[in-house]
Amino acid sequence: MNPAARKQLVAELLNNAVIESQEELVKALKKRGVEVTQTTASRDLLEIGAMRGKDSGGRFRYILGGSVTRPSAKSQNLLLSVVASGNLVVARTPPGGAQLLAGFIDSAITSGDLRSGIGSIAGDDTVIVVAKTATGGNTLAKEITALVDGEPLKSAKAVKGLKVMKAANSANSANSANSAKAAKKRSR
Amino acid sequence: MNPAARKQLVAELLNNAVIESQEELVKALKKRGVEVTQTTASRDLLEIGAMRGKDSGGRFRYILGGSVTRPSAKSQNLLLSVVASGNLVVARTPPGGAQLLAGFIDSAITSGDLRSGIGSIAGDDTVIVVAKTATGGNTLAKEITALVDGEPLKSAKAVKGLKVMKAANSANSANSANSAKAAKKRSR
DNA sequence: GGGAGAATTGCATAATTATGCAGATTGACG
DNA sequence: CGTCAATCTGCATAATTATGCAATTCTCCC
Repeated sequence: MNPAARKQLVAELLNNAVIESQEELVKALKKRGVEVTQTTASRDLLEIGAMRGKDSGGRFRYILGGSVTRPSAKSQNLLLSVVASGNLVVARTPPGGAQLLAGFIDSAITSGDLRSGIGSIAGDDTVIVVAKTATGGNTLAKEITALVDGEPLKSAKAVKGLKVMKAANSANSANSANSAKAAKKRSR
Repeated sequence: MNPAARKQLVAELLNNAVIESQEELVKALKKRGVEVTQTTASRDLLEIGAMRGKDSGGRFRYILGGSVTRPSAKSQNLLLSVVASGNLVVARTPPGGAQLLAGFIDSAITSGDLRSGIGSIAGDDTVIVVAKTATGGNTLAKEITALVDGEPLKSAKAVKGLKVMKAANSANSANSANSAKAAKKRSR
Protein backbone atom coordinates (compact mmCIF):
# COMPACT_ATOMS: atom_id res chain seq x y z
CA MET A 1 0.00 0.00 0.00
CA ASN A 2 1.32 3.37 -0.85
CA PRO A 3 2.02 5.91 1.88
CA ALA A 4 -0.60 8.45 0.85
CA ALA A 5 -3.40 5.91 0.93
CA ARG A 6 -2.16 4.58 4.22
CA LYS A 7 -2.18 8.04 5.75
CA GLN A 8 -5.69 8.50 4.52
CA LEU A 9 -6.64 5.29 6.25
CA VAL A 10 -4.93 6.41 9.44
CA ALA A 11 -6.91 9.63 9.35
CA GLU A 12 -10.15 7.70 8.96
CA LEU A 13 -9.23 5.45 11.84
CA LEU A 14 -8.56 8.40 14.09
CA ASN A 15 -11.94 9.87 13.24
CA ASN A 16 -13.91 6.68 13.67
CA ALA A 17 -12.20 4.88 16.51
CA VAL A 18 -10.31 5.54 19.69
CA ILE A 19 -6.64 5.00 19.07
CA GLU A 20 -4.77 5.20 22.34
CA SER A 21 -1.23 4.47 21.21
CA GLN A 22 0.87 3.90 18.18
CA GLU A 23 0.98 0.21 18.91
CA GLU A 24 -2.80 0.19 18.81
CA LEU A 25 -2.72 1.98 15.49
CA VAL A 26 -0.35 -0.66 14.17
CA LYS A 27 -2.84 -3.35 15.17
CA ALA A 28 -5.78 -1.51 13.69
CA LEU A 29 -3.91 -1.14 10.42
CA LYS A 30 -2.94 -4.78 10.45
CA LYS A 31 -6.57 -5.78 10.83
CA ARG A 32 -7.17 -3.94 7.58
CA GLY A 33 -4.32 -5.63 5.81
CA VAL A 34 -1.73 -2.91 6.24
CA GLU A 35 1.38 -4.04 8.03
CA VAL A 36 3.76 -1.43 9.32
CA THR A 37 5.83 -0.93 12.42
CA GLN A 38 5.56 1.63 15.17
CA THR A 39 8.18 3.65 13.37
CA THR A 40 6.00 4.21 10.36
CA ALA A 41 2.95 4.79 12.51
CA SER A 42 4.82 7.51 14.35
CA ARG A 43 5.82 9.17 11.10
CA ASP A 44 2.37 8.94 9.62
CA LEU A 45 0.80 10.50 12.68
CA LEU A 46 3.23 13.38 12.68
CA GLU A 47 2.78 13.99 8.99
CA ILE A 48 -0.99 14.15 9.05
CA GLY A 49 -0.92 16.48 12.04
CA ALA A 50 -2.36 14.14 14.62
CA MET A 51 -2.03 15.02 18.27
CA ARG A 52 -2.16 13.02 21.43
CA GLY A 53 -3.90 13.92 24.63
CA LYS A 54 -6.40 12.61 27.11
CA ASP A 55 -10.08 12.65 26.31
CA SER A 56 -12.91 13.36 28.72
CA GLY A 57 -12.83 9.80 29.94
CA GLY A 58 -9.21 10.09 30.96
CA ARG A 59 -7.98 7.85 28.19
CA PHE A 60 -5.22 8.64 25.80
CA ARG A 61 -6.33 9.33 22.32
CA TYR A 62 -4.95 10.54 19.05
CA ILE A 63 -7.00 13.11 17.26
CA LEU A 64 -6.67 15.11 14.11
CA GLY A 65 -6.21 18.66 15.23
CA GLY A 66 -7.22 21.63 13.19
CA SER A 67 -4.76 24.43 12.91
CA VAL A 68 -2.07 24.23 15.47
CA THR A 69 -1.06 27.80 14.99
CA ARG A 70 -2.50 30.38 17.28
CA PRO A 71 -3.19 33.81 15.87
CA SER A 72 -0.62 36.31 16.97
CA ALA A 73 -1.67 39.25 14.86
CA LYS A 74 -4.87 40.52 16.37
CA SER A 75 -5.89 42.87 13.66
CA GLN A 76 -7.85 40.73 11.26
CA ASN A 77 -9.57 38.00 13.18
CA LEU A 78 -10.01 39.85 16.39
CA LEU A 79 -13.75 39.34 16.59
CA LEU A 80 -14.68 35.70 16.32
CA SER A 81 -18.30 35.75 17.38
CA VAL A 82 -20.94 37.97 18.90
CA VAL A 83 -23.90 36.70 20.87
CA ALA A 84 -26.48 38.69 22.79
CA SER A 85 -28.60 37.90 25.82
CA GLY A 86 -30.85 40.41 27.46
CA ASN A 87 -28.75 43.42 28.25
CA LEU A 88 -25.43 41.73 27.60
CA VAL A 89 -23.30 40.90 24.61
CA VAL A 90 -20.59 38.27 24.65
CA ALA A 91 -17.86 38.77 22.08
CA ARG A 92 -15.20 36.18 21.45
CA THR A 93 -11.64 36.82 20.34
CA PRO A 94 -8.56 34.69 19.85
CA PRO A 95 -6.66 33.99 23.07
CA GLY A 96 -5.26 37.17 24.49
CA GLY A 97 -7.26 39.42 22.20
CA ALA A 98 -10.04 40.38 24.56
CA GLN A 99 -8.28 43.37 26.12
CA LEU A 100 -7.63 44.81 22.71
CA LEU A 101 -11.20 44.38 21.57
CA ALA A 102 -12.50 45.81 24.82
CA GLY A 103 -10.39 48.89 24.34
CA PHE A 104 -11.70 49.24 20.85
CA ILE A 105 -15.28 48.92 22.03
CA ASP A 106 -14.79 51.34 24.90
CA SER A 107 -13.34 53.81 22.52
CA ALA A 108 -16.32 53.40 20.23
CA ILE A 109 -18.67 53.94 23.13
CA THR A 110 -16.88 57.09 24.18
CA SER A 111 -16.95 58.46 20.69
CA GLY A 112 -20.60 57.66 20.32
CA ASP A 113 -20.20 55.04 17.64
CA LEU A 114 -21.72 52.46 19.92
CA ARG A 115 -24.75 54.23 21.21
CA SER A 116 -26.47 51.27 22.78
CA GLY A 117 -23.50 50.14 24.84
CA ILE A 118 -22.44 51.54 28.17
CA GLY A 119 -19.24 49.63 28.88
CA SER A 120 -17.28 46.43 28.60
CA ILE A 121 -15.16 44.09 30.64
CA ALA A 122 -12.57 41.76 29.22
CA GLY A 123 -11.01 38.47 30.16
CA ASP A 124 -8.50 36.66 28.01
CA ASP A 125 -10.56 35.73 24.99
CA THR A 126 -14.00 36.98 25.91
CA VAL A 127 -15.46 40.45 26.21
CA ILE A 128 -18.77 41.18 27.86
CA VAL A 129 -20.42 44.39 26.77
CA VAL A 130 -23.31 45.83 28.69
CA ALA A 131 -26.18 47.39 26.76
CA LYS A 132 -27.91 50.52 27.78
CA THR A 133 -31.38 49.06 28.01
CA ALA A 134 -32.63 45.82 29.49
CA THR A 135 -33.27 44.32 26.07
CA GLY A 136 -30.63 46.16 24.12
CA GLY A 137 -28.27 43.22 23.64
CA ASN A 138 -29.42 42.35 20.17
CA THR A 139 -29.12 45.87 18.88
CA LEU A 140 -25.75 46.26 20.51
CA ALA A 141 -24.52 43.00 19.04
CA LYS A 142 -25.42 44.20 15.57
CA GLU A 143 -23.70 47.50 16.17
CA ILE A 144 -20.54 45.81 17.36
CA THR A 145 -20.48 43.46 14.40
CA ALA A 146 -20.98 46.29 11.99
CA LEU A 147 -18.36 48.39 13.69
CA VAL A 148 -15.70 45.73 13.60
CA ASP A 149 -16.58 44.81 10.05
CA GLY A 150 -15.70 48.32 9.09
CA GLU A 151 -19.11 49.84 8.65
CA PRO A 152 -19.03 53.51 9.39
CA LEU A 153 -21.29 54.13 12.32
CA LYS A 154 -19.90 57.47 12.95
CA SER A 155 -21.76 59.71 15.24
CA ALA A 156 -20.51 62.87 16.79
CA LYS A 157 -22.95 62.68 19.59
CA ALA A 158 -21.33 61.56 22.79
CA VAL A 159 -23.34 59.55 25.21
CA LYS A 160 -24.08 61.56 28.21
CA GLY A 161 -23.21 60.52 31.71
CA LEU A 162 -22.03 57.11 30.70
CA LYS A 163 -18.81 55.61 31.72
CA VAL A 164 -16.76 52.55 31.06
CA MET A 165 -17.94 49.98 33.46
CA LYS A 166 -15.60 49.10 36.22
CA ALA A 167 -16.26 46.43 38.73
CA ALA A 168 -14.35 48.25 41.42
CA ASN A 169 -17.59 49.24 43.07
CA SER A 170 -18.83 45.70 43.12
CA ALA A 171 -19.74 44.16 46.42
CA ASN A 172 -17.30 41.36 45.83
CA SER A 173 -13.73 41.92 46.78
CA ALA A 174 -12.20 39.13 44.78
CA ASN A 175 -13.98 40.18 41.68
CA SER A 176 -12.96 43.75 42.00
CA ALA A 177 -9.36 42.66 42.28
CA ASN A 178 -9.77 40.69 39.10
CA SER A 179 -11.30 43.56 37.29
CA ALA A 180 -8.62 45.87 38.50
CA LYS A 181 -6.05 43.62 36.97
CA ALA A 182 -7.96 43.58 33.72
CA ALA A 183 -8.43 47.32 33.73
CA LYS A 184 -4.75 47.87 34.29
CA LYS A 185 -3.93 45.90 31.23
CA ARG A 186 -6.21 48.06 29.19
CA SER A 187 -4.13 51.16 29.59
CA ARG A 188 -4.26 53.30 26.53
CA MET B 1 2.39 27.65 44.62
CA ASN B 2 -1.16 26.56 44.35
CA PRO B 3 -1.66 23.77 41.81
CA ALA B 4 -4.67 25.46 40.25
CA ALA B 5 -2.75 28.69 39.84
CA ARG B 6 0.18 26.83 38.38
CA LYS B 7 -2.07 25.14 35.87
CA GLN B 8 -3.46 28.47 34.85
CA LEU B 9 0.08 29.70 34.33
CA VAL B 10 0.85 26.65 32.26
CA ALA B 11 -2.22 27.33 30.14
CA GLU B 12 -1.11 30.91 29.59
CA LEU B 13 2.35 29.77 28.63
CA LEU B 14 0.96 27.38 26.08
CA ASN B 15 -1.13 30.14 24.57
CA ASN B 16 1.59 32.74 24.47
CA ALA B 17 4.74 30.81 23.79
CA VAL B 18 5.96 27.79 21.92
CA ILE B 19 6.57 25.00 24.38
CA GLU B 20 8.18 22.10 22.62
CA SER B 21 8.71 19.71 25.47
CA GLN B 22 7.99 19.20 29.12
CA GLU B 23 11.55 20.07 30.00
CA GLU B 24 11.06 23.36 28.24
CA LEU B 25 7.91 23.94 30.21
CA VAL B 26 9.83 23.25 33.40
CA LYS B 27 12.36 25.91 32.44
CA ALA B 28 9.68 28.41 31.49
CA LEU B 29 8.01 27.90 34.83
CA LYS B 30 11.30 28.25 36.65
CA LYS B 31 11.91 31.57 34.96
CA ARG B 32 8.68 32.71 36.55
CA GLY B 33 9.60 31.46 39.96
CA VAL B 34 7.75 28.17 39.86
CA GLU B 35 9.98 25.17 40.39
CA VAL B 36 8.62 21.77 39.55
CA THR B 37 9.95 18.64 37.92
CA GLN B 38 9.06 17.03 34.63
CA THR B 39 6.74 14.74 36.56
CA THR B 40 4.52 17.58 37.67
CA ALA B 41 4.71 19.23 34.27
CA SER B 42 3.48 16.04 32.68
CA ARG B 43 0.57 15.81 35.10
CA ASP B 44 -0.37 19.43 34.69
CA LEU B 45 -0.40 19.13 30.93
CA LEU B 46 -2.60 16.08 31.03
CA GLU B 47 -5.00 17.64 33.49
CA ILE B 48 -5.54 20.85 31.59
CA GLY B 49 -6.09 18.94 28.38
CA ALA B 50 -2.96 19.95 26.54
CA MET B 51 -1.94 18.01 23.49
CA ARG B 52 1.31 17.60 21.68
CA GLY B 53 1.85 17.64 17.95
CA LYS B 54 3.82 19.34 15.27
CA ASP B 55 2.87 22.80 14.17
CA SER B 56 3.00 24.14 10.65
CA GLY B 57 6.69 24.88 11.02
CA GLY B 58 7.49 21.27 11.81
CA ARG B 59 8.31 21.95 15.43
CA PHE B 60 6.85 20.12 18.34
CA ARG B 61 4.42 22.09 20.32
CA TYR B 62 1.96 21.70 23.14
CA ILE B 63 -1.41 23.31 22.67
CA LEU B 64 -4.63 23.43 24.61
CA GLY B 65 -6.98 20.97 23.05
CA GLY B 66 -10.47 21.55 21.77
CA SER B 67 -13.61 19.47 21.95
CA VAL B 68 -12.20 16.03 22.44
CA THR B 69 -9.91 16.78 25.29
CA ARG B 70 -10.99 18.65 28.30
CA PRO B 71 -9.77 19.26 31.79
CA SER B 72 -10.89 16.95 34.52
CA ALA B 73 -12.52 19.64 36.54
CA LYS B 74 -14.12 17.31 38.98
CA SER B 75 -11.01 15.63 40.21
CA GLN B 76 -9.37 18.97 40.76
CA ASN B 77 -12.12 20.38 42.94
CA LEU B 78 -12.06 23.23 40.54
CA LEU B 79 -15.68 24.20 41.04
CA LEU B 80 -16.41 25.34 44.55
CA SER B 81 -19.85 26.87 44.20
CA VAL B 82 -22.36 27.92 41.59
CA VAL B 83 -24.98 30.58 42.00
CA ALA B 84 -27.29 32.25 39.53
CA SER B 85 -28.82 35.66 39.19
CA GLY B 86 -31.04 36.56 36.27
CA ASN B 87 -29.12 35.64 33.17
CA LEU B 88 -25.79 35.29 34.96
CA VAL B 89 -24.07 32.53 36.83
CA VAL B 90 -21.22 33.09 39.22
CA ALA B 91 -18.92 30.14 39.72
CA ARG B 92 -16.16 30.12 42.29
CA THR B 93 -12.89 28.22 42.10
CA PRO B 94 -9.76 27.93 44.21
CA PRO B 95 -7.43 30.92 43.78
CA GLY B 96 -5.98 30.98 40.30
CA GLY B 97 -8.36 28.39 38.94
CA ALA B 98 -10.86 30.65 37.23
CA GLN B 99 -9.18 30.75 33.86
CA LEU B 100 -9.02 27.00 33.83
CA LEU B 101 -12.68 26.60 34.69
CA ALA B 102 -13.65 29.23 32.15
CA GLY B 103 -11.79 27.35 29.48
CA PHE B 104 -13.58 24.21 30.48
CA ILE B 105 -16.94 25.96 30.34
CA ASP B 106 -16.19 27.62 27.03
CA SER B 107 -15.18 24.28 25.61
CA ALA B 108 -18.44 22.78 26.80
CA ILE B 109 -20.39 25.61 25.22
CA THR B 110 -18.59 25.21 21.93
CA SER B 111 -19.18 21.49 21.92
CA GLY B 112 -22.84 21.89 22.76
CA ASP B 113 -22.65 20.34 26.19
CA LEU B 114 -23.75 23.58 27.77
CA ARG B 115 -26.62 24.58 25.60
CA SER B 116 -28.02 27.29 27.82
CA GLY B 117 -24.73 29.21 28.09
CA ILE B 118 -23.23 31.58 25.57
CA GLY B 119 -19.91 32.51 27.14
CA SER B 120 -17.89 33.07 30.27
CA ILE B 121 -15.35 35.46 31.66
CA ALA B 122 -12.84 34.72 34.37
CA GLY B 123 -10.92 36.62 36.99
CA ASP B 124 -8.67 34.94 39.50
CA ASP B 125 -11.09 32.79 41.48
CA THR B 126 -14.42 33.75 39.98
CA VAL B 127 -16.06 32.94 36.66
CA ILE B 128 -19.12 34.70 35.32
CA VAL B 129 -21.12 32.72 32.80
CA VAL B 130 -23.82 34.30 30.69
CA ALA B 131 -26.99 32.36 29.96
CA LYS B 132 -28.69 32.37 26.62
CA THR B 133 -31.98 33.68 27.89
CA ALA B 134 -32.75 36.54 30.22
CA THR B 135 -33.85 34.21 32.99
CA GLY B 136 -31.66 31.29 32.10
CA GLY B 137 -29.26 31.58 35.01
CA ASN B 138 -30.93 28.93 37.09
CA THR B 139 -30.92 26.37 34.33
CA LEU B 140 -27.38 27.17 33.38
CA ALA B 141 -26.20 26.83 36.95
CA LYS B 142 -27.66 23.35 37.10
CA GLU B 143 -26.10 22.41 33.79
CA ILE B 144 -22.70 23.59 34.90
CA THR B 145 -22.94 21.67 38.12
CA ALA B 146 -24.06 18.54 36.36
CA LEU B 147 -21.32 18.87 33.78
CA VAL B 148 -18.46 19.35 36.16
CA ASP B 149 -19.62 16.79 38.65
CA GLY B 150 -22.12 14.05 38.12
CA GLU B 151 -23.84 15.02 41.32
CA PRO B 152 -24.79 18.44 42.59
CA LEU B 153 -22.18 20.15 44.67
CA LYS B 154 -22.87 21.43 48.10
CA SER B 155 -25.00 24.55 48.13
CA ALA B 156 -25.19 24.83 44.38
CA LYS B 157 -28.38 26.73 44.72
CA ALA B 158 -29.61 29.68 42.78
CA VAL B 159 -30.42 32.87 44.57
CA LYS B 160 -32.29 35.93 43.56
CA GLY B 161 -30.30 38.87 44.72
CA LEU B 162 -27.10 40.10 43.29
CA LYS B 163 -25.21 39.54 46.48
CA VAL B 164 -24.42 36.04 45.47
CA MET B 165 -20.73 35.84 45.96
CA LYS B 166 -19.80 35.64 49.55
CA ALA B 167 -16.48 37.03 50.57
CA ALA B 168 -13.88 34.40 51.13
CA ASN B 169 -13.18 33.32 54.66
CA SER B 170 -9.98 34.39 56.31
CA ALA B 171 -7.88 31.47 55.17
CA ASN B 172 -9.06 31.89 51.63
CA SER B 173 -8.39 35.58 51.71
CA ALA B 174 -4.78 34.95 52.50
CA ASN B 175 -4.56 32.56 49.63
CA SER B 176 -6.22 35.02 47.34
CA ALA B 177 -3.72 37.67 48.28
CA ASN B 178 -0.85 35.37 47.51
CA SER B 179 -2.39 34.36 44.28
CA ALA B 180 -3.01 37.92 43.27
CA LYS B 181 0.59 38.73 43.94
CA ALA B 182 1.71 35.85 41.82
CA ALA B 183 -0.69 36.83 39.10
CA LYS B 184 0.81 40.25 38.92
CA LYS B 185 4.10 38.79 37.83
CA ARG B 186 2.48 37.04 34.98
CA SER B 187 2.42 38.81 31.71
CA ARG B 188 -0.41 38.66 29.34
C1' DG C 1 -3.20 21.04 69.26
C1' DG C 2 -3.29 16.74 67.05
C1' DG C 3 -4.80 12.82 64.37
C1' DA C 4 -7.05 10.90 60.03
C1' DG C 5 -7.45 11.11 55.40
C1' DA C 6 -6.87 13.46 51.10
C1' DA C 7 -3.93 15.91 48.05
C1' DT C 8 0.52 17.01 46.13
C1' DT C 9 5.10 16.13 44.73
C1' DG C 10 9.46 13.95 43.34
C1' DC C 11 12.25 9.84 42.47
C1' DA C 12 13.03 5.96 39.92
C1' DT C 13 11.59 3.62 36.25
C1' DA C 14 8.28 1.80 32.94
C1' DA C 15 6.01 2.96 28.81
C1' DT C 16 5.79 5.28 24.74
C1' DT C 17 7.31 7.96 20.86
C1' DA C 18 10.87 9.93 17.69
C1' DT C 19 14.93 9.50 14.75
C1' DG C 20 19.79 8.28 12.65
C1' DC C 21 21.11 5.12 9.62
C1' DA C 22 21.25 1.52 6.26
C1' DG C 23 18.94 -1.39 3.15
C1' DA C 24 14.98 -1.92 0.01
C1' DT C 25 11.95 -0.18 -3.41
C1' DT C 26 10.48 2.75 -7.09
C1' DG C 27 10.83 5.60 -11.16
C1' DA C 28 13.34 8.20 -14.64
C1' DC C 29 16.68 8.20 -18.11
C1' DG C 30 20.21 7.06 -21.35
C1' DC D 1 19.67 -3.31 -18.68
C1' DG D 2 22.32 -0.46 -15.56
C1' DT D 3 22.72 3.50 -12.84
C1' DC D 4 21.32 7.26 -10.22
C1' DA D 5 18.32 9.77 -7.22
C1' DA D 6 14.51 9.93 -4.45
C1' DT D 7 11.40 7.81 -1.45
C1' DC D 8 10.07 4.54 1.87
C1' DT D 9 10.72 1.32 5.63
C1' DG D 10 12.41 -1.12 9.70
C1' DC D 11 15.91 -1.83 13.28
C1' DA D 12 18.11 -0.22 17.12
C1' DT D 13 18.20 3.19 20.17
C1' DA D 14 17.82 7.91 21.81
C1' DA D 15 14.53 11.06 23.52
C1' DT D 16 10.55 12.03 25.78
C1' DT D 17 6.53 11.24 28.54
C1' DA D 18 3.71 8.66 32.02
C1' DT D 19 3.12 6.37 36.49
C1' DG D 20 3.71 3.33 40.97
C1' DC D 21 5.15 4.35 45.24
C1' DA D 22 6.59 6.64 49.31
C1' DA D 23 7.38 10.95 51.58
C1' DT D 24 5.56 15.29 52.54
C1' DT D 25 2.12 18.77 52.94
C1' DC D 26 -2.49 20.34 53.29
C1' DT D 27 -7.48 20.11 55.21
C1' DC D 28 -10.76 19.08 58.08
C1' DC D 29 -12.68 18.00 62.26
C1' DC D 30 -12.69 16.80 66.95
